Amino acid sequence: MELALSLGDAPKPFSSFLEKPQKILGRDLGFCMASDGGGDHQISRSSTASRESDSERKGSSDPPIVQLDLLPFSPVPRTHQANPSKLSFSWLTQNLAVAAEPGSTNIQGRRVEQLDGTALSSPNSAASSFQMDFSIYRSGSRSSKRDFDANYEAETDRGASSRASDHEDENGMARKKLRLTKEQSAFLEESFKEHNTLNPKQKLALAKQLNLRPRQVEVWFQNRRARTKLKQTEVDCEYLKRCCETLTEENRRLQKELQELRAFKSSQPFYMQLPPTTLTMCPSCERVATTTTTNNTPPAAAKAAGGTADTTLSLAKPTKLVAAFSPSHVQAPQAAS
DNA sequence: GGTCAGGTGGAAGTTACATCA
DNA sequence: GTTGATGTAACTTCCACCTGA
Repeated sequence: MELALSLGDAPKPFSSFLEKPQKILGRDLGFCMASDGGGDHQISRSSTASRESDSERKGSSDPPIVQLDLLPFSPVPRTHQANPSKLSFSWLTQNLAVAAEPGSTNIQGRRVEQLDGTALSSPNSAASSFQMDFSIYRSGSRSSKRDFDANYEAETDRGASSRASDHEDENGMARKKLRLTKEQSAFLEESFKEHNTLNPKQKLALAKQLNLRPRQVEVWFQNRRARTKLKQTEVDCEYLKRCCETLTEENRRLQKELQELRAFKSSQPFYMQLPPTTLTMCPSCERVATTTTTNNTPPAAAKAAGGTADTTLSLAKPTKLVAAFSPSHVQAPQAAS
């Protein structure tokens, strides 16, 4: 898979970025992930019924702060090439009739070709059709759920296409890792694009269509979500790093500016006997305001000394610190004299 | 209504395997 | 042929939530 990262053109303020937990699982994500408000737990901690509503909620989201585009390297199935924007999901649209059409290019059609050995897309294609018997291998607290999958195995007629791993040991306990075909992966990707979580019905339909076990589909979605989150974390990390660098540079510049001001003050002892001045940032207009205890007039004094406070300050910070000495924040020179 | 046990799905972390340089 | 890195399928554990008794 090839990754292409793209950052949003107009990112939200840094503060809002930090305030909101990153929601990485959006309805329109999958290939294009966006982070905005909401939290993972709000998504994950819900029942099956509410999960469906979650996926609907995800539809309405704010513009992304940081956007990660995951471009699938896998070739798109032929139907997708013909009409890339239109994919037919039987579990979404109930258009299984199209899927079963002879010569059709849906996943199952491709699978049949693969089983015939005429259109293997990769050396792993055969391995991907392995159907392992996990009835012994699997054990644990999820027995009922796994029984469900096992029952599904029994119900679906895959005897012909299922075969045990060539590398299984005598006990059949080896964990044979199969690789999904490009078509299967692409189809799962498209499904993930639609819904990054699956309800049982969707899982079953998808498994049936891809000729996989529901457990495999479930695992694939789990891993896909994990990969999505990991990539998004990397993007977030990069973004925060750049923010940190920017703030560090800003801090360095302000420190330098402060030193210059102090030097200027000490070089003008007569005119610059200023009372303690506090620079405060107005949170609404982002302008710096001064609070002085007396009515001294530093700008006028500075001008009289041959320079202007405005020009001096604007060398370093033209917008904010100049405002601190702008006429709206200090008294007129005449008033002082 | 409150409690508890069982079931379920997801996240996080890990393991194991396949592939490739 | 061997080896280390990498990607990823599959697993384990834990947690939160839901449901029925």
